[in-house]
Amino acid sequence: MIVLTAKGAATRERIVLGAAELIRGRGLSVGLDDIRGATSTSKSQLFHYFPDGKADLLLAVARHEAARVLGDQQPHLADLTTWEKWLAWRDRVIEIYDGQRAGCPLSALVSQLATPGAREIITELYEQWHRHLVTGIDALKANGATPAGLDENRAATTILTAVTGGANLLQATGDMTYLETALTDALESLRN
Amino acid sequence: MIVLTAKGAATRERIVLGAAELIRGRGLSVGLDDIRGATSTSKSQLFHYFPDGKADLLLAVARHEAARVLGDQQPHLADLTTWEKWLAWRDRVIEIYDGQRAGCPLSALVSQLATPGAREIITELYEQWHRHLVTGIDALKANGATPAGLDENRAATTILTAVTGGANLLQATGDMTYLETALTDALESLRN
DNA sequence: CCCTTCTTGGACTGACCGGTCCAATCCTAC
DNA sequence: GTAGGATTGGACCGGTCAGTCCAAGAAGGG
Repeated sequence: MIVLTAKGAATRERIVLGAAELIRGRGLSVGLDDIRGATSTSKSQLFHYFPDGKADLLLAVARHEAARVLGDQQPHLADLTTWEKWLAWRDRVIEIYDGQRAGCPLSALVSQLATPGAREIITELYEQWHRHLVTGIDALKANGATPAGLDENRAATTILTAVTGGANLLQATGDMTYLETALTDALESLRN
Repeated sequence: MIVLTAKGAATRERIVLGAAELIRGRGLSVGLDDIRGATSTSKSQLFHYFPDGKADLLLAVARHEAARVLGDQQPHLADLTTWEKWLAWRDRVIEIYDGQRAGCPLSALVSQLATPGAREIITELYEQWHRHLVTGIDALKANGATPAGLDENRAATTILTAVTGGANLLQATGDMTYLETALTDALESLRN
């Protein structure tokens, strides 16, 4: 990595943020010139801060967007200690995906980036997400109101799958029902 | 649509099959020249049988692949009349996705085709799939062994979401656990 | 004040790729 | 067998786009 001054770091960040927003809106089909235009930079800057070119830049965008996915769910995701808070989180998740019907920006990035680096970012995202859910289920368990013999790992996996599957189906069909129903049903297993 | 002789229809099908296989293996990044090479055709043939060019061809491939998705699940999907058959279907689904870790070819197509036509194919696929599941749940209901008050539409939605979410996570992370766990858990709601 | 390093501008290149075109060939109906 | 349409081959075009290059600003330490 090249040594960055404060100014350079700011430019780099401006590029990532601008590119992320552009990709969020138009998916693939964004070229370096689009990014250049949207961020008021020049070609040489793009390659100065991302020496490996577009793949490098997209990877940085993916990292940024992965952090956003979890960040958007806060503070709920970090505090799933009561059933009511689980419901609030569910509502927040539904709200997020309802708002960004265009689709999770990561899906476009992932399909475009077949590199191992991209997969690593995604895997890490899902593992963190899963860990948050497990932590929340454990908290619920400690509070006592969960069914006997509940496996927090299995339950977290099912819940996470419901979210991603629902988001997937929402993006493909434009229908929110899948996400709402599947997520609500998945949470039901925590209750009883 | 242009009038087709038997020969022409065969060529057209050869193109679709070849393109589908190519895309299944290499995702996006397949060009017309790749398809031309893989199917022993010429540029003019591609545009003869698909006058609107690549988009047209990809749409045909998407239709073909959508049919494949359901076809691969037969005969199980059309005969979900007992709990054992549901389990057999589940195993078949897991087997299918385990075998094609590269990912559902439709995901690549969908992200590349933002056209309304593509969305229609996908929506139709999921609606058919959902209908099959509802029919199966109704059969189970008729056989008596389902929990009281089971809503077959909700249950089918949850099951379908588990499958697509699991497939999604499998493709992104390479981990089968999500699909296995989420689908098994979703089916559990039919039982009791 | 100068020298070095970071930073920026933007013209240019070369490859790739979708799409066009025309001519050659095959097939079939009459 | 011949005319007309279907089918095929492949050269060619033009746009797009990632990536290169060089030279000209800031910035700041000595």
